[in-house]
Parts: sequence; C-alpha cells; structure tokens
Amino acid sequence: MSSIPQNSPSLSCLELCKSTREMKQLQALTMKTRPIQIQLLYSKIMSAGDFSSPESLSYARSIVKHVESPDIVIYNALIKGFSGFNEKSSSFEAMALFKEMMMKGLVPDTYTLPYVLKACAQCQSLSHGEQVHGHSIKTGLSSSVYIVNTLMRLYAVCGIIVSVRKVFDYSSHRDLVSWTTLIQALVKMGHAREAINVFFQMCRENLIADQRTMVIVLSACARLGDLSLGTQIHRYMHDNIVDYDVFVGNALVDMYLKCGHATSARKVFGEMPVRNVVSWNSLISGLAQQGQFKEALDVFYDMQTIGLKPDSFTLVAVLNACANLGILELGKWIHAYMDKNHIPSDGFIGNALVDMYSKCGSIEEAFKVFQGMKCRDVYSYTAMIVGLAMHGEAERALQIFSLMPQAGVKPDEVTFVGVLSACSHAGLVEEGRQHFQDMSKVYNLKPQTEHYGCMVDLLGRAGLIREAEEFILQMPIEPDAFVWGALLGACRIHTKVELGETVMGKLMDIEPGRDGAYILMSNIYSSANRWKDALKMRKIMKERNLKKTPGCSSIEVDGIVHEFQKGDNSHPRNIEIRMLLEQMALQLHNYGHFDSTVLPV
DNA sequence: GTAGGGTTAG
Repeated sequence: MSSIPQNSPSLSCLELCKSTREMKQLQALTMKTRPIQIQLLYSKIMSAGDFSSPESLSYARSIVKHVESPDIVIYNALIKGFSGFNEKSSSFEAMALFKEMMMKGLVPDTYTLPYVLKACAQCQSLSHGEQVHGHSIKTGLSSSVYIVNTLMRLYAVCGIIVSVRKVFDYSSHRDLVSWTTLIQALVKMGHAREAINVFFQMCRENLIADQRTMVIVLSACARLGDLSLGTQIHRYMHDNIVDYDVFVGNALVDMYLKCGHATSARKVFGEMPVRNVVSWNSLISGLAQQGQFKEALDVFYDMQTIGLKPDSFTLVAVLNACANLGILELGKWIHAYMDKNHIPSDGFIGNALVDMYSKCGSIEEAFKVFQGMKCRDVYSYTAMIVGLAMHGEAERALQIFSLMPQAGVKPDEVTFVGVLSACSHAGLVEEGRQHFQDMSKVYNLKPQTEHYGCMVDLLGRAGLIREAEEFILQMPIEPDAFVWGALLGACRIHTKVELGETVMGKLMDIEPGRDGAYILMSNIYSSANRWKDALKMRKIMKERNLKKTPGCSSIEVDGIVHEFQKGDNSHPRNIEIRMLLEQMALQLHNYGHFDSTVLPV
C-alpha cells in the first residue's frame, strides 16, 4: 500500500466518497486500471464501516475476491461483519472466510478468534468451534481472556456445560465476563442453585459485579423462586452501589414476581426512572403467573393509557389473563389487534390464542386458529387437545393427537394428560389403556401422578373400581392426593361406602387440611342414604375449621368482569342471581339431574 | 477493531 503515491488521483477521489454507492462507481473505474488500488479502496470501505446490511457486506466480500493477497486486517473486518448478523448464512460465511484465510497461510490473531467463535456460537456449530478451540491452544492464543470468554459462550449456547466449566477452570486469566458467562451458562442449563454458589465464590475472590452480572444472578433467584435469596441479592446491589439501569430494574421486577412478592415488584416498577416495554411485560406476565389476572389486566390498561405499544410478549400475557378470567371480548380484541398490526398467529402467541378461545368456550374459534397456524409445536397440539377434551369432544381430541406423528411433533407429558382426560370423559377405557402404555413404551415418557390419576378416573368412572384400586397399588411412584381423589370420586359415582372410607383415611394422611375429601365423603354417605354420617362429615369440617378451597368463577358481560367466590354474596345483583340459579336447579331436577352441586344452597 | 444482560404458551 505504501507504494501508492499520496497524490494518486483515485485516492483523493476516494476521500470525497460519501456512500457505498459512490465507492462502487469509483471501484468500477479502478478495477480496470490498477488491481492494487482495489485493496486500498477496500480498506476504505472497511474504515467507512458501512456493514449495516448483509448486502453491503456481500459486496465487500465480492471485492476481496479480486484482491490478490488480502491481509489479516481485511479478513478480520469481514469476519467481524459476517458474525455481526444473527443469521445462519452470515455466520457460515464468517466461518468460510476463516477457513479461507488459513488456507492462504495467514495466521489468525486475538481479534480473529472471538469474531469467528461468535459466528460458531450463533449457528451452534460445535465442530467448527472445537476446531477453532484447538487452533487457539496450538497457537498459544487460548490465554487471551477474550478468547476464553467467547469459547465459554460457544459451549454455553451448545449446552455443553462441562466444556464451559473446563475452559473456565483451565484459563489463567478470568475477568468479570468469564464469571458472568459461567453463571449464565449454569442458569440456562437449569442449575440455578449452582450458579448462585459460583456468584458467591466470585464475591469471595473480591470481584464486584456489574449490572450485567446482576441481571443474570437475579434471573437465577427468579428461577429458584427464593425470595430471601433474591432480597439478599437486592441488598448486595445497594451495598456495592451497583447502579440500576432498565435491565436491572426489569430483572428485579421479574425476580420479585416469580418469588411471589408482587408488592416489592410493584415498588421497584414504580421507582424505575426509565421503563420500556419489557418492564411492563415483566409486570403483566408476572402478575398473571401469580394468578392475579385482574391486576395484570389493570396494568395492561395503564400501559394503553400512556400510549405504549404492546409487543407479542404483552399480548401472550394478556391472552393468558383473558383465558383464566374467561374474558372472551378482550381476547377477541387482542386477536383483531394482531390482524390489524399484521402479527401472525404463530408460535407463542398462536398457542396463547388457541388456549384463550378454548378456555373462553369458543372451541371452534380455537380450532380455526389452530388450523391456520403455519407451524404447530407440542404446545399448539396440547392446547388444542386439552381444549377439545374440556369441551367433551373426545373423538376430535384423539383425532388431533393422531396427527402428531406425521407432523413430526412428539407429544410430552402434558399432551398425555389431555389425551387421557379425553378418554376418561368419553369412557374410552381400552383406548385410554393403550395410550397410557404407549406413553412409556413408544414415547419414553415417565407417567406422573397426574397420568395415574387420569387412569384411576377413567377406570373408576367406567365402574372398574377394583381395577382402579389395583392400579394404584401397582404404581411405581407414591400416589398423591390427585390419585386418591380420583378414586374417591369414583366411589361417589358408584356409591362405594367402605372403599370410600379407606380412601378417605389415605387422603387425611396426605392432605389433612383440605376440605375436598370431606365433601366427597359426605356426598357418598348421602348417596347411600346414610344421612347421619353425611352430617357428621360436615360437622367435622366445621370443627376442624378446614381450609376451604375457594370455588371461584368469573364472567364478562359488556366488558365488565364479574367475579364470584363460594359463599360470596357481595354482587350488587346477588338476589336476582340466586333466584335464577334456584330456578335453573329446579328445572335440572325436573329433568332428572340430581347432582347436589347445582342444588340451591 | 475482540467477550457477558431482562419479559412469553399447553
């Protein structure tokens, strides 16, 4: 390059270029004249840093093909450029360039390797990454802390925690980024407790965390749902004067909610000097996860009021709240909003939509969304199957299930809860048995108590009480209240007093403080005309002051949500509602329906 | 010119 005279006309023209387009024109001219100037031109393009689009990068790459001997600076710049896009083809290009430079005998430096490792990480290309790792050891570059950290990152995204740990343990230089990357990798792989231990170890080595470390540590606390730990970390931030930024604030809001402390979450949220859409999403979805659906919607309305545009995370959380409150109107509004803003009903949001429609009683709308989805994953299928089962459409639920293998979607444990409950509702004993068997034999899934409970329910409803009992005795895991409860339910339907009493004993051992079993048992006695015993059950419940599971329901009429709790008479139109309920119960009674749960209180 | 951050479903 030094051979080019400083007064070269093309160089001075180059100084005047203001855009890639102008440089392209100049390049067309120079290409024909002196090849060496292409390299100069190219260096200029590099320093202009116009790599905002893959197109401009490809263009730069195409120029390099004309350069006789590109140097390491050019390769580094190109590899950096291609590794800067979160796209597989770009990452592959970066890796190809790395190979190319090696073939040309150029020796990568401490800048090259982090760039190319970033590309490997982006497309989770472990084999390429391992080659680069090997290369770094051979050339002695592996002592560079940047290379150590990008190697750890690579193994972390590939999910190989052992290798992350190895690189960390064997490296002579570690900095805050190394520790943070290790902590992050552990959290990601579900070892949150260990991540926290590593954080404390880091503190013992007198390193002070910064915001990025704190965000990850807080996410570990959130995963653990450990409030006292989370609070301790919050205090650490105060003591070490770790400044809040919006990321830290969001992580705190999320942590407090996942630890079940909505008050602190709201306090942090309220004190945040800057909030973004993620802050709002954390609060809304966190409240919904805590079962505070109405509160979640109130926050959503506040967000609307300040004019902040919801994103797909917001919409998923709001749909979740709608589903649980049965607010079809708002759910439909969200759907319309999506259409208007060209948000496709795919992925998380499509699944949330299916769930919302089916829980709000619009099973056909749910089906429409499900059918219109471009890609369906196990969540989509499960939501649809569970929804159909809930609506008593067992045949259709099982039909959807049968489509899963050909779609290449593997059912999981929750899918089978849907499948088995569909069989149970439809009384499909043989089919249920088959699916239960397939669960472990074909799909290699371990049945959990929910699945055993479904089977007991299935057998029990069908009157196969003895078999249901044996089924429980043969369980490889400890039966819980769900399983015994299913058997007690069967005893109620088929008036099995003696067995009911035995099961009742088991349930009292497991869940002595719950009222459900007493109510069922009392109903069993009533069915057997043993009124005295039935009354005794109710009396015991009162005496022991049992924790009542509050029966709760809600309905939305003209945009207003009306919530009802068991024994709650606070609704302004309570009297009218009670009268209507009584009439309905009477009519049901006249039609031969004697279920005590619908009789007037 | 190099590395580490938060929120979503059945």
